[in-house]
Amino acid sequence: MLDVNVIRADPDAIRTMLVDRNKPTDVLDRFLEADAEWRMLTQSSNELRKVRNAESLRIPKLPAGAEKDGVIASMREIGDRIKGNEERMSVLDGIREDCVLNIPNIPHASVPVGRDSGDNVVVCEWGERREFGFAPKEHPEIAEDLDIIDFDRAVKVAGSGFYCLKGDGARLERALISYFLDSHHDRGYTEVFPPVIVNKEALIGTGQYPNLKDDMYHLERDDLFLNPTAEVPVTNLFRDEILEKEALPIKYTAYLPSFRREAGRHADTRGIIRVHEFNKVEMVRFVLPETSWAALEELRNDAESLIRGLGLPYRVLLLCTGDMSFSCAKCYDLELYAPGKDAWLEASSCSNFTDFQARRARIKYRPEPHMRSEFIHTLNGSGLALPRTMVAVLENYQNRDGSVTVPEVLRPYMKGQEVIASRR
RNA sequence: GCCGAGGUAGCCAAGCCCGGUAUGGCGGUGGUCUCGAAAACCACUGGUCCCUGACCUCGGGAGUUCGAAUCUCUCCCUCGGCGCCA
Repeated sequence: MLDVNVIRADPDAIRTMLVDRNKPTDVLDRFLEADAEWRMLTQSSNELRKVRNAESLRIPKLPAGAEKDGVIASMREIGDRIKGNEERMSVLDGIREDCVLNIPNIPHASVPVGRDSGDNVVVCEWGERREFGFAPKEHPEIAEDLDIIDFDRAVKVAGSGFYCLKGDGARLERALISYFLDSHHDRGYTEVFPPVIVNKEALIGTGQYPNLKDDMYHLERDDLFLNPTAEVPVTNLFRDEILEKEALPIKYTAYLPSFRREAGRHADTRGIIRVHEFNKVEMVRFVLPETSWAALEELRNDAESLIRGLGLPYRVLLLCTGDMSFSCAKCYDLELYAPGKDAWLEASSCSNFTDFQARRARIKYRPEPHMRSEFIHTLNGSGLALPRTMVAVLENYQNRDGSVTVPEVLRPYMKGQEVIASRR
């Protein structure tokens, strides 16, 4: 959520931003119109209230009689006018609220202007693509041959778009999660394990609601949602709090399943690249405003170090204005190379949300004791998303005989196992 | 799910029965005093705005009233007890 004062001060800048983001601008016009009328009515109501407050103090002092009755009658009329104002204002307020919740964050100056993912900028590429000496298989075949992912039976349990890890597949998943969490721990992150289910307030806080509401699982009876990313429960741990300045920065990491309906998506459904439920380890930072840009680079480095540790080739994209998600001011995507599919797979997004989420979730700090509180800045990054990391590991580490070598860094988590081989 | 107690400013409380427009303490900041500090004392310490001032704010919403933290209804949340339960 943007500061309404920023919108009022320079509506043209907001309009340009919406155009850069490839978004309609009518939301801005509706806001400005409703806001102008709202402000007019606010002033009018304030003046009426001023009269009422003054007269209400006089009333008990007046002797019973015609004058008192007259004042009471005119106060009754003023009360009606205030009520009339307020009815209109609550309509306008609803419009204002709706608009402001639907205006995305302002991109940082360093973000390239572009229309869609085709305009993202490759910042760097790391690692050597391996020479196989045979035709590398795609992950569904590898997994099928090793019997480490069961797609068909998972469909019985939950339907298409779900999968069941099995045997060394399940153990590899657990090893990856542990490796990620331990790495973050060593870099000063505190591990948390928040609720998987979140309420609407939390989703508004981080910006998934309302604009992504159709892509989330909704538990209607309790009006709760399955979290689409751990960013939601972790960031909202501090909703409605004023944090001690000394406590910042706060660095949290969490392993948590994430859920996405992926409504209307049908392409590319094979395998585990796009599924309804997936595991992810997330990093979330709560920082002082002046440190957030440096923190974004650190966060990205934290995520990259995991990939390097696994020895997977990857590249870093700087997302353009048209491809960035709603809440972020700047975002890097980390993409792993999958040789079987010969494709880049997004395994991490690292974003600085500046004060956008903090304003929605009301997370503040006090710059000086008893000075007025200010919004902090929030950031988050995946470190990393499990299924796509799994795909990259399987495809990059596959061997001619169909087995998969376990990356060295994961072996301590798999009781020293070096190879995943078929047990059939 | 049932019963009970609660939700007041950064924190803790009072005010509620009996309606008159936010009371105290803690913490904090500044000042007086001091070589300096402590103590003591004084002032300030929720938000918004078109800032000499005004308005708003007592969990949210609605109602009654000239006027609601206070009365009524409703919803939410927290804590405790009981029930159920992996």
